[in-house]
Amino acid sequence: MTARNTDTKEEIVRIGTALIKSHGYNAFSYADIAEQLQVRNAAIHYHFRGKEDLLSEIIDQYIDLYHSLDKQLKAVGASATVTLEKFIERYSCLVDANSICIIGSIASDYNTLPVSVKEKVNQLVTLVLKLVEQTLTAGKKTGEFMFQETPKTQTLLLMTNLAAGVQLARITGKKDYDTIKKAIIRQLKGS
Amino acid sequence: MTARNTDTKEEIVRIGTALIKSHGYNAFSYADIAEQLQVRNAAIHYHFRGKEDLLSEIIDQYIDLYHSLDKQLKAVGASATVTLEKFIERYSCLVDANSICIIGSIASDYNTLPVSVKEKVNQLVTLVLKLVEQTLTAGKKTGEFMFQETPKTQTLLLMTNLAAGVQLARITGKKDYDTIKKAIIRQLKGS
DNA sequence: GGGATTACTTACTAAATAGTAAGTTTTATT
DNA sequence: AATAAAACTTACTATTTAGTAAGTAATCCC
Repeated sequence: MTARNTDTKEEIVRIGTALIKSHGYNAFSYADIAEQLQVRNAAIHYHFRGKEDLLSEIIDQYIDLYHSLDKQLKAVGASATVTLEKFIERYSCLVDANSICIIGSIASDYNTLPVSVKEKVNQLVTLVLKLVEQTLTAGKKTGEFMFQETPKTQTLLLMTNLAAGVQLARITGKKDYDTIKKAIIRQLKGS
Repeated sequence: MTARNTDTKEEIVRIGTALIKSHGYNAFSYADIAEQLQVRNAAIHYHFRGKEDLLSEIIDQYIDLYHSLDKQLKAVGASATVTLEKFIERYSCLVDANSICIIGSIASDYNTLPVSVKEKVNQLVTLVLKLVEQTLTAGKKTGEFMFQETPKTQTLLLMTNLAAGVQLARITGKKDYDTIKKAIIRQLKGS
């Protein structure tokens, strides 16, 4: 053998994540990852016993990502506006990549997952909702945002607009997503 | 053989539809339908050459369903409020059945579908958006609804709230869906 | 009532998928 | 330098999946 790759595990997670967001969890196999990574099927099994273990790790990394994103934005004292912009930007990127958000993708396959993974998905969703709610609450306090609903309700409305907006964009095109995005911002910034 | 079933084809469509909404398109096989229907695998192939043909028929039936639903509601002169209520009710039922809307489910697997099916999905989505927009426009005219956005934008916001609301309910529970549903109605009915 | 058609079944195949066991090479440890 | 551990590969198995070909029973048509 020529050279051994120390970050094969990370690559597997990266490719697996991309496949879930572009094709769906139940639409890819270890063979797809193996082909892209130029390794044998068994190499994936070495790092992750089964597909569900890989999914579990992927969700864990998303939880970590949102934790550090939050930490970082708080560290630099980012405003609610900037924080929300960064958040929305993530969804806009998904549209450009012809992908959907991982939570929306997993929601479709949710009933095929073991309880342990379902619980982790719940943790991730709860975390994201909490962070967005904090941002909306903070933004209302500073006068950056205005809305009538409770922060929790406004968070649910915002999140569902974005998540399904990305899904819709796949089918009807980017324009619909952009319309949704602008409306969200317009409404929060006050009419 | 004992007796032949004249509506096997309809049953296949019914079970296939249910499977897509509960487990996702790429998570079920002909064997799952065959087992539920108590027929052999080849019987499904007799009615639908392949899985994509079945999906195509399922989407066709949804298009027909929305056309006749629209026709029927217009025939009885249903108000915009009643029309929208009927529409929202469909989503509430999905939540109770631990299912998601077929469009949301297919959106996850969208990139694995042949172009012919993608086009049909587009037709279905376009139809639903059109019908909801008509309802919102009519409701605004009669004073039943009030909203600042254009009917098209308001339709996109409403639809994404519902579609992703159903998906979210699967993960975090029905309460979040109910919150979204109430907020949608409250906002349309004017604050 | 004979032939065609419909709606299947039985029986098979080819490929994909998930997974394991055992061996090999590289790197790290002492 | 020897040993252990890490990161694989080769080679295999069992199951699922998609699909086909040929046959059969019931019903339709004239």
